[in-house]
Amino acid sequence: MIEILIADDHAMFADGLESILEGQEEITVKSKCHDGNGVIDYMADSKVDIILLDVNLPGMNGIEVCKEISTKYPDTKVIAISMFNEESIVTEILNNGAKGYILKNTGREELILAIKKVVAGESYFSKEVTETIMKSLMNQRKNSVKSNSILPKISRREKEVLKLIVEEFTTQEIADKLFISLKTVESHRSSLLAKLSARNTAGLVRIAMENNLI
Amino acid sequence: MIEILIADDHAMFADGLESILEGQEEITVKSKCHDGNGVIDYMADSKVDIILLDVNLPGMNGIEVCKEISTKYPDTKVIAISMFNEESIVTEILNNGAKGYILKNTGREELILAIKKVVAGESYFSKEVTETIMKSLMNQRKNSVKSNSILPKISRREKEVLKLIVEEFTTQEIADKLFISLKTVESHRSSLLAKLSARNTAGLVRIAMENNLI
DNA sequence: GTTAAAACTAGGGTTTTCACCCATTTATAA
DNA sequence: TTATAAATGGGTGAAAACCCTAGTTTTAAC
Repeated sequence: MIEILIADDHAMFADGLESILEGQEEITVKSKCHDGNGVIDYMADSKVDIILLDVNLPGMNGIEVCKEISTKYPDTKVIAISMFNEESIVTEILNNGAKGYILKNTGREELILAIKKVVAGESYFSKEVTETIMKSLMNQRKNSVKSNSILPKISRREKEVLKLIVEEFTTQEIADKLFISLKTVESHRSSLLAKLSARNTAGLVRIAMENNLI
Repeated sequence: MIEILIADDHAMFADGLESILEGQEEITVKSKCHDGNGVIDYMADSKVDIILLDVNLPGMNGIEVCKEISTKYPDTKVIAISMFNEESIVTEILNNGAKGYILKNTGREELILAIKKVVAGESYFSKEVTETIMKSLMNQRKNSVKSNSILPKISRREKEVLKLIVEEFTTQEIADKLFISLKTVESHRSSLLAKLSARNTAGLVRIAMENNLI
């Protein structure tokens, strides 16, 4: 039996969800909350398998609720529900532990499918949401490929040094690891600074990670 | 008119693609290649709008070809074609500039849709490929959420300082920007080192970027 | 097969960061 | 109310990073 908590401040919508789910014999709606704190309070006493969580909740918003639930109760999975298919919101709540994201115009069958998938340990997104994520993913790649192309070649030794710098080793430690002089490592650092047009270690690490040349 | 180059070492498959596409009056198959170098040579003389590129090509493999084409001829879009729906391959070729990825069991209509989408500047992926990407995306998030949870709270001022450190400003410059003393900034740096358990600036930047707290 | 460019090596001198030590004032939470 | 954390600032000294120069070796190009 899949136990569910519904969190939505629009009573009518929450009731609608409940009546849809009551038709399913393997699903029970344990309770309904109308704000973020209600969810936190409910979880302090009882547990459920799935929380259907409206992103725009009064008081404590959905993203904060999701973060707290995901860290405190990792066995409870959150499916975010929203009117909006905005990339920033989707990304934000997924980064905070939501296992699914469906839009409010989602049909009965899709909702039940989403719940079953998430219970099975998978994730589920509405078709439109998937498109949004993929679009933003491709934009990221476009940018990273662009910046990649202007990067000059980093030599084998320089790459070794860079890797160790990112791993927080000091110049002396790197010298010992590579069996070369402190001064040689400093030399490689200088070349790296010039090639990557960085001003200091911070820049080296940032550029190394942005272009993952580690 | 959309001009296409087909690159696949299985002649029969390449011919099949060609005959499918010949039925479309807005599409012309300009040529077919059977290895990676053939693609590079062809592009040196003529240009096309789309390359349907098999990932597993003899000689120069599809990923290298894709990288070279995407950087040299950004107007030519690459759609990767493969038998396999493996996350590592998909990620690799997308990172090297492919605009689409379809499986070899893709039907006629879907192939044509993919071509039209990519020509229009969008990207296209088979349903199965999309699922694979989303799955790996969620695994990444799962890991990053895990590591996030052990991070202590960074205060507002510390976050400001951290952001400027990542942007390659020196302590003195940060002090000037925030209208506070050099010593205060050093104080914040120390707190950051302790809280994020980093040894030096490199660690601060790495952790800041890994957990994107910028 | 010479030549030029890049890579790898390293020393001297300067600037920045870091590690301790400390203190005051102001929010925030228990 | 009483700690606890945040934000501010100071001094000293060591360690690390950075800048400039320069020799040898390897690689690439002509």
